[in-house]
Amino acid sequence: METENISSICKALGDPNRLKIVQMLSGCEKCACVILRAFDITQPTLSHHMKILCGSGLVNVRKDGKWSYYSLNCETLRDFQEFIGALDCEKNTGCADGKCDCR
Amino acid sequence: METENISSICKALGDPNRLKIVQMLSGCEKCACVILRAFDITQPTLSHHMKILCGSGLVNVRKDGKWSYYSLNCETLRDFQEFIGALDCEKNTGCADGKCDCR
DNA sequence: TCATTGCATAGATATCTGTCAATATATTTC
DNA sequence: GAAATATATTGACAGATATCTATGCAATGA
Repeated sequence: METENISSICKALGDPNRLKIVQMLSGCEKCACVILRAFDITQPTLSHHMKILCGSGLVNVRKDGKWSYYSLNCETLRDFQEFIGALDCEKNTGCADGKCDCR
Repeated sequence: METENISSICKALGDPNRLKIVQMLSGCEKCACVILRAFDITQPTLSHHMKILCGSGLVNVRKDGKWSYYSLNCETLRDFQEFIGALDCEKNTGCADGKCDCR
């Protein structure tokens, strides 16, 4: 996955409300009306946040009648998890022969 | 780790330049001057980005003479990786007995 | 068909953010 | 001490963002 896409996902999760929404969607598809009740924001604001989350690719929407059901996108989430999981906090493993001349 | 902290890290990584900086620091401590050369931004702008990255807790700074060496903070990174890794894209595992009434 | 409901869009606005030039500070070197 | 170097801070500004109210639209139900 491109750096730009990862950055876009991070940006989406950079808003506390959106991060909490993603937490709500972890392991559970939910309709907008249920999500809305969990937050102290207006319905248009939620709609705005969901649009950004969907735009990042991290969230899917499924329309059923007048309801919109949101869930996490497996492929995007896995790519994102892989990217974050690959980050290494060691200070010189990224350098050949343990000699870190990349400073 | 608190949701606010995770959100703060995501916000920091939401800027493409900052995400690339973190990628550069993965497995390798680097001084600001080296990072600067890799980007098409001015020195004050880099300083600003590094301050935000450090503020999120994801990046450490070590001063040595007139140089500043940056690296990823192991504890924060692990907490962040754990949080992201725990996200689940299944649609009803978060509900008791497989009955997802949380919609 | 008409009212209700769930959600999206449009427009407005206050705040936040990324960037730069100018400047300051601290360290090293001559 | 003066010059050079590495980094931080300040102030300004254009553009982005989160939020709201008002409104639109499609689906449902009486």
